[in-house]
Amino acid sequence: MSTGGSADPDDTGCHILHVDMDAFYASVEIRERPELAGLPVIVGGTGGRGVVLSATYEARAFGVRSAMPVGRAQRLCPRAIFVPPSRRLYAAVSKEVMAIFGTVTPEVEPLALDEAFLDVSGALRRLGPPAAIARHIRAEVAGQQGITCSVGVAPTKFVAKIASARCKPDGLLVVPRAGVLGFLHALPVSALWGVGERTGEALARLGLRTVADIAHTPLAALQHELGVAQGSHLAALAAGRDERRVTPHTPEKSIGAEETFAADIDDPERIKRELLRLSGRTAHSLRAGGYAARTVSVKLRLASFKTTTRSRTLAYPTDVAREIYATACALYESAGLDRGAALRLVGVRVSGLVAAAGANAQLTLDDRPVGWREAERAVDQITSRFGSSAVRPAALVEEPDRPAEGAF
DNA sequence: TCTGGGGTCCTGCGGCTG
DNA sequence: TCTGCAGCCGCAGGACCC
Repeated sequence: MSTGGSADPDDTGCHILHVDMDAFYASVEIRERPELAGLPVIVGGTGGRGVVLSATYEARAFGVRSAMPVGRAQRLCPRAIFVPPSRRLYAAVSKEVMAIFGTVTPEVEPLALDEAFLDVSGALRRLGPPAAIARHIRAEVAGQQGITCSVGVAPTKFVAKIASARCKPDGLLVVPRAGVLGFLHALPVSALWGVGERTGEALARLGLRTVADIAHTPLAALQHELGVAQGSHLAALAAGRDERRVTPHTPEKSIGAEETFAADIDDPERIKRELLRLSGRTAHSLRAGGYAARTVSVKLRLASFKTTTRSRTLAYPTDVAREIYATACALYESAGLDRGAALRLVGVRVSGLVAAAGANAQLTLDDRPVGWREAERAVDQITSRFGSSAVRPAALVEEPDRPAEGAF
């Protein structure tokens, strides 16, 4: 193992890099507002029901972590400065960072806005050994974007990912092929990809606390406790086996939108209005990606946090908000919720994606042969030019004499 | 402590079909 | 005609990731 400092580390067999931006959202905010540098900055937490999306290391020193409810973060770090997220800005910075990766190799697989796998096998002759490429990337990101990243270098994706996490922030860690098992086996089971709270509890029931414990457990025992797929998955990872390749273009499988209300809602008409809004966002994303979808799902989270999903597969793929909304409403009404049940979240998601160009979508709904797709495409063009508030369904216009529900 | 929003993958069950 | 079976698909829910 090596932190890849001044001396050249042993990077034998290491052609996978995992690059992970450090406290990405918070770092971007500080880049935009340098007066925040060195302060405990927390991104997220607006609207009363938020969680922490990103926190600077100054805030983390107080115990603040991602996904933590903001109320708790506030108590842990009363001096923290809360900043609302600017998702478009983060997406733009992410695009530029990914472009830097693209100058190194075309084999770039983004995992999220702030991290990606790179297979640098084809860049060794041009740019040098993997550790040197990692140093080059870190310098380019810092120089061009003014933010830092950490890089794990390893023979497999999984080990590279753990390595980048273990050298944060602003670090570089190389795990050579010969050092993989020694590196892995000392880690707690929670370090493995796919082990969260529930799986961690299941492993604890078997008395397994470290990756070495898993590696020394019979496969059958793991499969009995966790299921065939997950048991095999964890056994392979614990043995250092990970055959997954870096795949630059992974097609999306579902697209959706969801929203948690500032206060629980029990009025079915208001809930349907939210379904209309979310259907519009989902359809817009579908069209932007050139997709149509066959299956519509709704997600309903009660005030008690119990979550119910309902889905229906359509006869034809669609990218029309009106059709998605009609299906979402039908699913909501047939979900069997108690009358007046208060919801804290609703979501709309579509799956079974196909290319819109090839989709034999049906344009009509309720026997009206109107070109809804064309109408919605026209709205897309207007909103891309004048903003999302320029045009919206009549039912979403906040006016005292607003038309009846269902108007579009 | 009081839990966002975007996703992926897996499991189990029931219905349909050959 | 009936029954059993296997395979596939749709659906619901859960766990997990960033």
